[in-house]
Amino acid sequence: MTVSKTAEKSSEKPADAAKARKDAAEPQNEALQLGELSEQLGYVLKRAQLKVFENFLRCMASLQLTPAQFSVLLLVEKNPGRNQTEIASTLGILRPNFVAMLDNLESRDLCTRIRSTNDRRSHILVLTDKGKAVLARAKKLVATKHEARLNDLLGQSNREALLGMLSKIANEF
Amino acid sequence: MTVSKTAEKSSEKPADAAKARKDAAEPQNEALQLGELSEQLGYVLKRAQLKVFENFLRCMASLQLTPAQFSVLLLVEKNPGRNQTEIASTLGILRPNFVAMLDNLESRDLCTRIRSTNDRRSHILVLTDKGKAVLARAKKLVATKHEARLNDLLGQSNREALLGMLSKIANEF
DNA sequence: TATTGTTATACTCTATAACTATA
DNA sequence: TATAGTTATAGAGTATAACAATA
Repeated sequence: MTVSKTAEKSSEKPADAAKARKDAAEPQNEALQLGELSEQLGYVLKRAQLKVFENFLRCMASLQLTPAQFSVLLLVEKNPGRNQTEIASTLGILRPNFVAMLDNLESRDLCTRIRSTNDRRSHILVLTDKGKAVLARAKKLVATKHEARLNDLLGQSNREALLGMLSKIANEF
Repeated sequence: MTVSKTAEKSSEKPADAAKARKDAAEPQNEALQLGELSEQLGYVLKRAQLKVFENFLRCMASLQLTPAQFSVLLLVEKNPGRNQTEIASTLGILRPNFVAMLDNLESRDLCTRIRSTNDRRSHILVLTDKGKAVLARAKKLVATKHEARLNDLLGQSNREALLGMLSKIANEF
């Protein structure tokens, strides 16, 4: 994404003579027509998702948590004692890709792998005390900065309707 | 994403004695609790977006067009005579990454780069006749297979409401 | 000097095969 | 043999710096 750069140079001085001449010669200039693109659900969905993740990262900057890491912590807290395969597959993360993610969370002392006594192949996941504390702070940041902003933008009932429709797409499409 | 694999083995035979014993010893099994995750807009948004793109690709399999390629063709058709920088930045594609994309579309004879006579640095983009024909077929497939499915799932008015809210997020968040 | 298209490059995500240790 | 965690690896997608041609 071209996040910045589109800084809207509204300084309306004609820049230089060459540009002015060109503008006169070619009246078709400035903003492009999105046309049917703005009606394509996939397109709008992707742009909205990028914006939401961007804002999430900004809100979480002090805790250095990505959306994916936050989702892992949430799921482990809610389901303590599950193994890597269960947590990963629930989140749509492939097991091989989950290894480095857990290495990261474990190195920051947010989460621990414990060898299961029942089945010594599997690693049970639990949050550390620090992990629980960080997650609690993360939840507060998300609620007060991130989700609150969405409520301001859409309104409470619209936000819930949006969530319902997206869930329906995620689960039934 | 673990697209397949979660094939829901509902064959309720106890498999083997070892597993039965384990199940008895550990009653906490089966599906995980998503908990607050299902209320996180970012999480649901991402899952929905992946589903929609997946379906788009299936619907477009016969034309071999990705969502990104489709968006380029749509935008070039609607804005003929614009250069690479303008098309790319409107779509949030960085100029360097747009080069290979255009190489692909041009090699399939869907789109052409034309050196501008005004400014010989820039390449004007236009659809070829084949490009226009393919795009027309693509639009039909999207309308009849892809967007129609969404209408079935959500209903016409909900689908429009969804689009409106996502646009608002994409543009104002 | 600034801009367009381009190359090279790197970093993240995602995906598959294969290894090890356990079962 | 099958499964859990892991390694290695490859492919997309995305990001930045720098170059040649042109303005």
